[in-house]
Amino acid sequence: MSVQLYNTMSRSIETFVPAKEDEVGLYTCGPTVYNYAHIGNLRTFLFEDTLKRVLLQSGFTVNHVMNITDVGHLTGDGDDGEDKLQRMAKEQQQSVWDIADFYTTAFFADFDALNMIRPTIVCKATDHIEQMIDLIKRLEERGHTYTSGGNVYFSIDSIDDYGKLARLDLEGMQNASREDVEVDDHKRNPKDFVLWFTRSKHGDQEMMWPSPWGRGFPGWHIECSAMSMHYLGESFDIHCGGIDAIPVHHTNEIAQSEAATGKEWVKYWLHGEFLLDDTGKMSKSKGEFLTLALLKKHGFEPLDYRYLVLGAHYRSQLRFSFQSLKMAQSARRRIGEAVRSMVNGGAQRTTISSDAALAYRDDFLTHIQHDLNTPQALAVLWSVVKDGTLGADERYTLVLYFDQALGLRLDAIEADEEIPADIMALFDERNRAKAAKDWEKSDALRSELAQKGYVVKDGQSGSSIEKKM
RNA sequence: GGUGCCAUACCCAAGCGGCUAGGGAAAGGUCUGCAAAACCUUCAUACAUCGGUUCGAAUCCGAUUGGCACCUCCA
Repeated sequence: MSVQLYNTMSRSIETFVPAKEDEVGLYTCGPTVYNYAHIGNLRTFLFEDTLKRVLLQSGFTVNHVMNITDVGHLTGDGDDGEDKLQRMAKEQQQSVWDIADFYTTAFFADFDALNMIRPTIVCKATDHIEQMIDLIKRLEERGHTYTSGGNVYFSIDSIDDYGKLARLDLEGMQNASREDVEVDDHKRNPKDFVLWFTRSKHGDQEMMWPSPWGRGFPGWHIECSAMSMHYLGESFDIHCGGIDAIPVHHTNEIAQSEAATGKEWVKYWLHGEFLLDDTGKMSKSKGEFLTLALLKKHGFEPLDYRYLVLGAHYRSQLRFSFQSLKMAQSARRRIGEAVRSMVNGGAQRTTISSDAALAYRDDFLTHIQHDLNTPQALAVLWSVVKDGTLGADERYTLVLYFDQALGLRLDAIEADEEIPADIMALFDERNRAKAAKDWEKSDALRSELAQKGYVVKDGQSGSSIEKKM
């Protein structure tokens, strides 16, 4: 079986074939660490994690590189805007380096809580200024740059396929269509972009480095090109990001990368759709935004959010609401309960051999490998969980196998612990009251046990007690 | 102005030319002193509207309506 992926470049689903036989070079656009990640950001990382898990499950080795953008770039003010990190640093009265460190740590806390597999290499922009400068030099040597008003620009007219990823209609586009964008008069073509800044209208930045063009800082797009090529080579397999990156960020990355090397840079481009809130797109700039911490405050676990995200295809917009998160939570709990009862029953990992089990496995793989159809994959998981005709060991084994791709930590579910003696004493007392038909006392003891976190279940063959999940 | 995406039951959401999505909620039932849990049953001859193509369309084409995103902050 093979992995099929939707490639934004071709706008179609293609069979994935890596350049090297078994090893995949994967670059995912990382966070800009000037604030907490909101759950919309996290959705994209979850999609990328699912991609990686499916590649691993399909037998590939994945060399995964993710950047940390710790140079702040622009606030939305054109190419001459204030640095986001800088602004936050000012607000918090800390250095930009402290801000970057703090939010990097916070980011990985969320990353781990959502059970995402850490990248092979995490690289900070500020550690790779040299590689960026080298790349700009190469572009300069090949005649793709010009200097104007103190900044080094990439000239999009120096290449003939600018905008191929986004299929931009350069003639029909409005420049500076948003009101908050200022036109930069130093540009020869309005779509040109800055490779290196030496001048900002906000004055000197805390983060500045010497360069052949003067002391300054890199443009927004150069870091991903420089670092991905540094770690994965001048051509590699997959580059991912949010859908918003297509028209500008990835378009410019492709322009400068391919202009520098003369080669095709990336073979497969994958983009995750946005998570929306009631008002439309989530934004950090609006001030208040949804974070994982906020979901926890509402009584949800990070994996509830993971389940919610898996319930929709990564290329569909998903409108977030606490109601749908609640639905995800209920569903995930029931899966957890089912797995726990398998474990309590002594289910063991085994080798899948029955026809029915093999059919389920194939079904799952077919869906998950077909452009990461996680909703359909979940449906297969449910079928297995509910299929009483399958042996317990095979059922359990399948569930764990599916979870390699889904990442719901079903493998961490353990058998119930032994009930402590004092709880057992109360339980026995309650059983005696029940036997004596002293309903009042019996019910009181049941609620007392419930308060202590234990559920009493009255069955046909007597009562049982277990710890509440 | 340009580019792209989407409209499926009470809610979330797959499917992308013929054959069952799935989950949540709800209702009824089994069990029970009562609960809880679990299990069983019910829950669209549906797929925004109108045309067209086809033996056959939610799935393809066209038009219409409504919604969303992007066009130098953004995942």
